[in-house]
Amino acid sequence: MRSYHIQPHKEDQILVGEYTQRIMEDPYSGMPEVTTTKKKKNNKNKRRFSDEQIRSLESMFESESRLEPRKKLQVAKDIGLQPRQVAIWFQNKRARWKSKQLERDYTMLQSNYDNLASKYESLKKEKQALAFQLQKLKELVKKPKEEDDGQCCGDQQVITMEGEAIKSDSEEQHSFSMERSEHGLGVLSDDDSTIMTSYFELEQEPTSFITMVEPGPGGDDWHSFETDGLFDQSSNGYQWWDFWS
DNA sequence: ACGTCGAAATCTCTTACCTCA
DNA sequence: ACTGAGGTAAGAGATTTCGAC
Repeated sequence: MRSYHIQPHKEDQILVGEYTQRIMEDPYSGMPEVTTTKKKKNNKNKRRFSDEQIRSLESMFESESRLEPRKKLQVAKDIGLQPRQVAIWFQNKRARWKSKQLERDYTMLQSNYDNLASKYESLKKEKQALAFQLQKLKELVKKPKEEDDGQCCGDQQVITMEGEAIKSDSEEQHSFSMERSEHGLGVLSDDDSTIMTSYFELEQEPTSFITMVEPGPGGDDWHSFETDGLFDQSSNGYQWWDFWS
């Protein structure tokens, strides 16, 4: 925010352009409230509020994003503005805050997405490496079998160096599909894009994130949402890739 | 209990003004 | 001096909320 300011003349704050005044009774205090409506569109006397006024308004907004009528009157009186000006300031402030919040949330979602996409890519590479490894092992298993063909007693298993039994071809396919890599990743089908889509579910439910609201200034829930913790599943020990298992 | 109406509050979009680079 | 961009106070209309009947 640029720091510039013109200290308004007192008259400017009282007579901002040409106003018609409507006097109404405040429902809480019973005090008359002056509501001003502009007659003219060309307002030559528009002035920014003073730093002190802005400070007061900002600190009020910190504690509550909406002012009840009685408080609005008090604040207006305290800082020397019309109640309507205070109301409008809060209105504009809520709009600005919401817009900034949307920007923040977008940035956060973007970075979460990038992060997941990069993990996805590395897992994809790992999967390819494992598939390659599997192929090699199959070949190794196949060769001795061919050599032993007819010599052995129709053995269905081959013993590895670690003493583990590798099952015959007929069972092999199924067996490997149930194995997990060191990261707990099950061997996937070739259609990774389907998995990616179903995990993010962005196409199906684009608005589902938006419903995750969190209170804003003053504890209200009128505004947007926060995405903190959206992907933070460490608290329950759940790993995001467990989705695939 | 339910629907309707009106007033007030709020939201959203827009305009006009001001300042700065 | 002029200009365009960006911030902001305020206008205007739409929508929501709430109390009275």
